[in-house]
Amino acid sequence: MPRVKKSEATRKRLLARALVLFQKKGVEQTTMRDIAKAAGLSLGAAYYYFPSKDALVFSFYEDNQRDMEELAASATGTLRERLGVLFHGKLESIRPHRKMLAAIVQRLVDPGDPLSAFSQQSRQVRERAIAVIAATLDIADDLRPLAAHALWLLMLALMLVYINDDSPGEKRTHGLVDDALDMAVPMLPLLATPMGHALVERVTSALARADITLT
Amino acid sequence: MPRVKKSEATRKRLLARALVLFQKKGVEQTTMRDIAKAAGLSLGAAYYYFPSKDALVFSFYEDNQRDMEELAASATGTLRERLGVLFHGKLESIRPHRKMLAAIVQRLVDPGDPLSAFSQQSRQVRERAIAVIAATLDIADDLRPLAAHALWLLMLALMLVYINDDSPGEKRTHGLVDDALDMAVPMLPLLATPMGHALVERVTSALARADITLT
DNA sequence: GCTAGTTTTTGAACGTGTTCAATTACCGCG
DNA sequence: CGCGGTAATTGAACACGTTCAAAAACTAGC
Repeated sequence: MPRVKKSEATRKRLLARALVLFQKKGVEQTTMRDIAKAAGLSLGAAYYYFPSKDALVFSFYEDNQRDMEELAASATGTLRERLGVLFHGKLESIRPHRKMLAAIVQRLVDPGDPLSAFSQQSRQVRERAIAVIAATLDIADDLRPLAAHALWLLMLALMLVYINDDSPGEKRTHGLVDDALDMAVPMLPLLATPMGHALVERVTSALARADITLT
Repeated sequence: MPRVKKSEATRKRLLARALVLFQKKGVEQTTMRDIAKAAGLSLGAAYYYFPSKDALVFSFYEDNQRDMEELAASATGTLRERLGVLFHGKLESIRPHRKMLAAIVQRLVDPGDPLSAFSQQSRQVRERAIAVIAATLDIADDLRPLAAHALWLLMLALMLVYINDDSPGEKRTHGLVDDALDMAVPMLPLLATPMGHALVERVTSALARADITLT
């Protein structure tokens, strides 16, 4: 087996074992030593493949984001229906790994140092998540960035609620998804009114003055 | 010196030394060993007074929250002016300790385990911060919880922006404070219209169905 | 002043994330 | 097939947050 393939297989095995342990014991209670052992590697080898424990957690989320992109691409129906598919699907996809969400959300909102590779990676995944939402929105181009960012923040908030949702089938959070989308989606056409445009322009320029650009 | 006074003085000295070091080196680069040494104590003694490094960080924020309560009590003028005093004052008060903000914000949004003392402490501080904003708002009782929570989320977002603001006098973030309040405050009276009341009722009941109560 | 009880202090030790020099294994080329 | 170069692997060691048993210090009551 050529090296590239073997190393890729090893990396995948490591991640897979980590996910099983994170699911079983939680991220904090799972040690890198546990993970290396479960993958049949030494501790140092685990660090050869992933620079940190946090990188393992985040790698899962990057993969999950890819799944969301496919899900969004295949969703059909009204905007409300497509957003519903996306939001509910996101929660379902993450369900077995809810214990990792706290760590993930914290990473996503971490202001970090803008120059660090660490932060740039987070930003990249964040931007891709926002791009998926933006691609789902069929509204005017100038309105889309702000609306997509707002919906992404809603998604984050919902994930935070999901973490501690112990209702059967997490129906509380899923119900909140529906309620929130039922409120948010009818507001989107209001953004296309002159007043809506003015509001968006005002928010966007305030952010721009603070050097914050929504792409 | 009676014990209570001496131990209180020791605790204060420890916190003061920690804050100096956090300011100089950042929270992560500052070790508990550094802090203990700077306070003239052993490492174990430092842990006698504060249960964790994080607790030191958070203790500062609790004290800062108390200062905000006094500031809010003394603010006068229009609602916009009072909120401005509160928001700008918050940023100014935290300015020398911006390096600590990332850790603080993460703690404030951490979903944690609802049963843990750790989470309950965070929630308490969060609720006090929200209560200060609520006390500043002169609007109908049924509208106040939601508006206060929204403004508190705005404050959090502004703190995240503040962390990486390298403009002179952090004028970018302060400018954003003014822009944001200039947009938000005129919306508050709109909440008192029948349509506003209906919206607030709808949001509040959606949250209630998800077991989230805004107090 | 002595004693018992409590608080404060200490420093060795532990567990965990991480690092890194050395070794082993692998691959491609001549 | 042998060799050089590179990738993968190892395990000891380090730093840091945290813990805890033992010792020291202090206070109040007799």
